[in-house]
Amino acid sequence: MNHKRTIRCGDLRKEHVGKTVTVCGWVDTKREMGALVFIDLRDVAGKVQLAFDVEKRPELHALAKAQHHEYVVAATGTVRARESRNVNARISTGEIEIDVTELEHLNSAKTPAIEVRDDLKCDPELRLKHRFIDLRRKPMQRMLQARASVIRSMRKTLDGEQFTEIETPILYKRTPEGARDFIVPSRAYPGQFYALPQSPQLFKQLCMVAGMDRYYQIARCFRDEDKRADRQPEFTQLDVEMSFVGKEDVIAMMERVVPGYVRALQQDATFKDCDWPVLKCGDIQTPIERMTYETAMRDYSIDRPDLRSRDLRLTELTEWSKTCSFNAFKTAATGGGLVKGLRCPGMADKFSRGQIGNLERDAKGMGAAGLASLKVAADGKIDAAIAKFFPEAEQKALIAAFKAQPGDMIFICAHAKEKVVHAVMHNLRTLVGHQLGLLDPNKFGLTWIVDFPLFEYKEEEEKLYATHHPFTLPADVATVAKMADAVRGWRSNMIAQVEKLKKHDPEETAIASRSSPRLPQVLSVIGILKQAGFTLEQVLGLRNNQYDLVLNGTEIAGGSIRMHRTDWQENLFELVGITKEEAEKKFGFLMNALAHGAPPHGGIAMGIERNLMCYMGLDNIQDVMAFPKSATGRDLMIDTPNEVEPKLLKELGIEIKPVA
RNA sequence: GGGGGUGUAGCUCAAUUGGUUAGAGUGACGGCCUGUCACGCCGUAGGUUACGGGUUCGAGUCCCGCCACCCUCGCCA
Repeated sequence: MNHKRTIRCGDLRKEHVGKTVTVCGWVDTKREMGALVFIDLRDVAGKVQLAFDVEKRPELHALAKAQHHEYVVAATGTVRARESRNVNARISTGEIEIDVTELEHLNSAKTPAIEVRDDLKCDPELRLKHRFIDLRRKPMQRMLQARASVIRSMRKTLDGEQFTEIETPILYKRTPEGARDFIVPSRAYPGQFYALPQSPQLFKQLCMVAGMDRYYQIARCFRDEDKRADRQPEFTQLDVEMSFVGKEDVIAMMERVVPGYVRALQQDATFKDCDWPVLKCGDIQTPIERMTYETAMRDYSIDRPDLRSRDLRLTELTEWSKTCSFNAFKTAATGGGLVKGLRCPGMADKFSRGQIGNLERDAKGMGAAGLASLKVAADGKIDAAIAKFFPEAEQKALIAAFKAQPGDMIFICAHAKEKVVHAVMHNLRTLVGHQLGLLDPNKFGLTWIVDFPLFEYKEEEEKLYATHHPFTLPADVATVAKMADAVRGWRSNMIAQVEKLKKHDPEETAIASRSSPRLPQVLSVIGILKQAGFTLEQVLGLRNNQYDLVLNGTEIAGGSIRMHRTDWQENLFELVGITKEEAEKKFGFLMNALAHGAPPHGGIAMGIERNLMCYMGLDNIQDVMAFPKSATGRDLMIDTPNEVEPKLLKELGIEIKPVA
């Protein structure tokens, strides 16, 4: 290359008129007019028009004619103002052009499979296959720059608050809980495997134990689950952990990070031509709103409500249903279930028979027996297929419960399983929100969700699970300790009884069976707690120190204060049924670390891609990553995963068999 | 793993009820053109209708299988 670039194509302006410049880039379009040739030369900053005149410089004119789409050239020439009738108002360099005096052909190019144009519409497969061409497009380049800008701002904020960026291992260890791990065979230890981390959770806690005080990392995470529009096998988190802090400190820290990168995007001149929602939303107001998990579930039936449709709140009818005349509602309510409804203001005529049919079908798909739909007629009476099941007084009560007006539409769902009702109502609320035009992509509804339940109860298994993860600090450590003690007490008592029996009747106890009348009955943790005087409500009423940040119905960050004492940690393991042996095997290194003077600590992790999607108004995660995989987890450009040489497999002691 | 959608020229799409030689736009290539800017005009090339079977006198179209991509449920913090 003989020419040294002096300025980027897209940076040229009127003020450069008269200057001699050298630009480099790709031939975007070429227009031949016989004696005149124009080339739009493109680089990362934009496009500029190169002009060639056969009468002035015939050889250059010929060389220009020989350039084609996506050829790479360097051009030196004088910047000149265009005559007013030739100004192109649609591009930022449209007031000038370069009168080229030297042109260097740097490389040729095959005709690309996809066009390099902003509004490209084509098969997504082609974009992934030819990603390096796709990334030449301005929207893609701006996206990559925005991503960099957001990360730069995150680093800037945290670097200014005495955080240390620390890298944690990619070759990690398989964890049976949670998502499926990607595993990596070890050559040095045939038959043994590393796993890629689902997140650096335990390592960042170890950093705190190590006394690093404040850690962050732009961390790659790996999860081998089926993909979705908002999911990829590898993705990036801003991972943060802090020592000697409580919930408020972590939240306050994030309330500096989030407005920081939103402002960074808004102030960056690179993005002034972009039409991302984030550029129009103004400053993020702090403190960010907070909502308890209970409120979110009560009003929105989801722990990540979309606040843009916050006026569409759900109404619970469970108590009322217990005594109502409609059996479907009554049995659900009295059977420990849930009855909830949604009032859609003024929408009585907005749903076609077919749409209501679709809603019912969706509801049934989620396990509901049906979805009741009621119109409030002009006379204030209920106009619905199920109206006949309700006497007039009950109809009035229903309308009062919803504060319904004539012309409103009401949907009600009842089911013995709360989960089903929540799923149906959340789905419905999203749909109605769309129909009412409330889900404006240019608006941002940001809220913290706090006071999550400590446990989730899976009835089928009679088992408790930690809601967030088992390292989250309970809000009420003392009660958890009492519960754990009860379980431990019961267990040691049982062991003692069995030992006693063994002495008398070794044969019978060898068959440790539930049915033996002489053996103590094996109880679930919940069973034990009930026996010890704790109610299920009490157990499920326990809260933790988790906090999620929710943006427009998407969880964009989540974290918690952790347990820093082994006894607290052991108590929790006890209640979620993780035995000492299991805990030792899976998290032994953490337990050991906690036992060596772990400071109180907590943190948060924020999904970079999900943030970008929300702020840029995109709905596919592939559009905010440089080199994403397909929805089936393949990289279509480099074509992986693929087979490896038999020799390598042999070295690893691996033999490939058909998957069962 | 289940369900749905898509697959025709390099790209975006069309092709009537199963019926002649599978068309158009765009891009590519060649020619003409002194102010274009998605330039315009003229011409040329370009097809294993994803792939494999089947039904039929005849299949882009119907049936079965299979592959890829996208969406979705399950799964997933």
